Amino acid sequence: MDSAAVPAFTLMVDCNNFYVSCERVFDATLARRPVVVLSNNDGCVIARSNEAKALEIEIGDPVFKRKDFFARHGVRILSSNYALYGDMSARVMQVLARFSPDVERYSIDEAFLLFPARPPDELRTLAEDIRRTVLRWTGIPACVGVARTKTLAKIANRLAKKTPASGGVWLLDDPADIAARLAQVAVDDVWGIGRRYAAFLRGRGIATALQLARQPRDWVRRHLTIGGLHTVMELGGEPCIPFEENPPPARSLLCSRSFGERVADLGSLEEALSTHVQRAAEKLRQKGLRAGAVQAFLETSRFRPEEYFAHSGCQALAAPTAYTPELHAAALRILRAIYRPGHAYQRIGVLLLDLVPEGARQLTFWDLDVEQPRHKALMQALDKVNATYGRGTLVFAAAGLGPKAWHMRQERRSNRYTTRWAELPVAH
DNA sequence: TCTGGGGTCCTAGGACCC
DNA sequence: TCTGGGGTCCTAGGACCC
Repeated sequence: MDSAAVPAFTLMVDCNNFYVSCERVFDATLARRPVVVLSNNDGCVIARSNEAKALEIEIGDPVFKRKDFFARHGVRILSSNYALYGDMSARVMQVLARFSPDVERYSIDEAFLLFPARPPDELRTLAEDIRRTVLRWTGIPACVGVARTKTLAKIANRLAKKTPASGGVWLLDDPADIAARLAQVAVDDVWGIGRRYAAFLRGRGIATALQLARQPRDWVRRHLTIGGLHTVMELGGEPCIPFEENPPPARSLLCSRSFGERVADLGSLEEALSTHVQRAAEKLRQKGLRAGAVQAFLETSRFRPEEYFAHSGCQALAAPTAYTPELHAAALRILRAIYRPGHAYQRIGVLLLDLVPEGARQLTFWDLDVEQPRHKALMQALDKVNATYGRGTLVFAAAGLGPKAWHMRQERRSNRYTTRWAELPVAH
């Protein structure tokens, strides 16, 4: 990107308390009270309403430690409902696409929009318009940060969120003003600076975004690698993190879950892994990809470091495939090789690697492993049934039938309001 | 008793080759 | 007395993001 020749502004749109906001759109009783959304397995808090934040409930707080506290303060507790959040996300993105042809969907609740340079007043008006329209059309509140680089736009967004008087919009443009603001932003809150780097920087007396922006570049490059250098340059107003309108195809795909209860026996592990492989294969086909390699892994709880045990194995496939039985066979072979009895496992999963687009398949020398039309037809039929009647209508018997101890807990999930058709219970 | 899941990128170091 | 140097590929691990 040649930023000198084409001055441009990045608008960073970030939905407020996204998961909670989605739930509130469909349940008015959640308004104006503390609400938290839990992780898979109902394990810990992953989203909070402002009222919950005011109670100093933190992301990652384990539910079992705060149960009494939640009850005392009338906190509404919800299991996560990704079908709903994914659908609401798509609606928000559709609204954004009306404002600019250049939209980068950065995460489920965030997007960058690119605009040619224009006067500050106009930018502010535009940002306010976007915010208002998203709220009106989807019911989701959002904040908009505007600046010349993604990293500064992220900071502007944060300022908008933290400053009620901002009206949800913040523009960072004037250099002196930027410096003054960066001096008030903790280095931990800079996009690209995580826990480890923040601790490292603080140990060297670098505590604010402004101090970081003023470090010598070779020093930053040496200690924070190339990514850290880009962050520092962007804090200085030089765009160097590219705008990615069309994200490159996925390189890997992972499906894993923690168990509802600890699992020790190979049979249950096989069932769980089998379930994950089926989901992974389905996602793979949805994206029009094939996997060239399979990795399986299992681990005990990280919260018991003394007993922690983790193991994984990888296997290359003869040819890239999206055929569930083949992926399944590979994953189970790996599991049997890495399984060790005598551990209380907490989590298992499968990672599909070396993904290639469906069309880009190479013939193998023997021409034996080339996908057979029958396989493809079978997978299409399988996906169609599951899409129509709900995931899990057709499953491979290896995944086990009926409720299992290892299934994750999800006791407080809201209805899948927007995608309910696919989730209706099926009479078997 | 009870603590998420799904990604990307970068680097160092070893293997291997010429 | 004396043991090159450089390139590439792969992997594991560590950092980051949401």
